[in-house]
Amino acid sequence: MEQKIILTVDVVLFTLVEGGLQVLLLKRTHEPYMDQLALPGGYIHAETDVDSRAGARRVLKEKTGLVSPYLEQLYSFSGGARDPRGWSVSIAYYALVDSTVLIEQGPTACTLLPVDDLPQLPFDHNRIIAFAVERLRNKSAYSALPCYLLPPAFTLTELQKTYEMVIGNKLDKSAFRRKLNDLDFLEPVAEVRTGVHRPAQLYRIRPTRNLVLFDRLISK
Amino acid sequence: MEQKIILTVDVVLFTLVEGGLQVLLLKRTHEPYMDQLALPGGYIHAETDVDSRAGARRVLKEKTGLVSPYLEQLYSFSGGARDPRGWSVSIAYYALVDSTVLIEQGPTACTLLPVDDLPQLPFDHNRIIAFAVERLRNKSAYSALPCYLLPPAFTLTELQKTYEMVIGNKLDKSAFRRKLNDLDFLEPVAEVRTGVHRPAQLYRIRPTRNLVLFDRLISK
DNA sequence: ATATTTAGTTGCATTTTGCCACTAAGTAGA
DNA sequence: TCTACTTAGTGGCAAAATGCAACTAAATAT
Repeated sequence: MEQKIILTVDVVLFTLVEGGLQVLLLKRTHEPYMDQLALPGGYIHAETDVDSRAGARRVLKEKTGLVSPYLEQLYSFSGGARDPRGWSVSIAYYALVDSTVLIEQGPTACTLLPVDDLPQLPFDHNRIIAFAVERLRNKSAYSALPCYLLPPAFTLTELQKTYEMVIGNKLDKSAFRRKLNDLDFLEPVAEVRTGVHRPAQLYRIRPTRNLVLFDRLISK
Repeated sequence: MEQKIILTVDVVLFTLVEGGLQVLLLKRTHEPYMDQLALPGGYIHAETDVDSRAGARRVLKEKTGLVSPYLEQLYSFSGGARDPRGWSVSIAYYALVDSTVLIEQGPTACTLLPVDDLPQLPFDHNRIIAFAVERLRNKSAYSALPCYLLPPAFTLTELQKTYEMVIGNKLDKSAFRRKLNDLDFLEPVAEVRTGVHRPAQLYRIRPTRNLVLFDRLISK
């Protein structure tokens, strides 16, 4: 007893600009909801996608040209009400990307909108985005996740500002640096960022497969 | 362009006995892998299940007779290699239940096996269980999750032992109680547990919708 | 009464954190 | 080149949180 169930993947791609956290939306090229802004998504290709993660990566690449340094399965949204075509499942992923890469290598016709001020979107995409924002905010408070919103090398002040924008409160510079030092997941690179004032040491994430997790939330 | 993709839900039901964390397995009643031990699972019923969570709840109820106080979506496992019938998706859930309820109300023909010593199981069920164990262990270290492995009212010593068995290290009694006191998510009930020695106050989780999360891991 | 066992609390040294002031290294302008 | 300014980065210390151990409390059994 099997049923005709629609299976798609959707990707919530985040980036950070001066105004705050943004999500990438594209004009839909097919029915339903043709021409409306929505999350990049598409059908699973059973012949070519080894699993849903590969499908999400492919969809992101095909629709935006981007390869994200961080792609994680978010949740599977399902039910008979979320898609007019019938009972459906969307395996949703979220991805983080540096805004300069997005602007340089991203699609020409994409829209970046602030996550806290979105229009009404098709399907349950508002719910998916809200879910992804919550996950990103929660996980950022106890992990190295915000690093992936920055270019490969960044200064500690840039990283602190990124944490502050994502988790939504100010952090103390000295406590922040002490924590980074204890956690020891960053290493200096042989460059500094020069500006009009004192140059700042650049750092990168130590090459490691997994996301670094903390043993407590960063709060102040 | 749609494909014939198999969609199922599987449920990893945990309980805690003296020997440690156990997972419930059932003899499969259908092909493939008929008569082999596997996770309780089944097809989504698009006509009756409002979403995959309802499907998981229904499958658990139908196959084991149990209603869990805690049911959470774990992950969606997918690909062409995990099921001999073809490209498939399993939306996996995990659930926690008190062992006395399981023994009294659970199915007559079920098997409880320790999570650290499982035989080879069909599909990718070993992987699903490993994933669920990891989630449970990680999340237990910063949440009230282990409470759901106990009956509705329990003593603080019982709760401490539960945390210790799940996260795998000894905790200090006074630090543990201080933390519970600060977090304030338990309330005493009007009963004590009497044994051969000093009676112990019974507590329950304060009625709240959501799982209580801590701001740091409990470690010692 | 006393020994024993488990429940539950209290005190204190140690560690971690939040806060603030300080030094360092650059630019710009007088 | 001296001074003011800005951002980078560090150091010191009071306050808070934690780990550890000893203590009291309430039951049973002999």
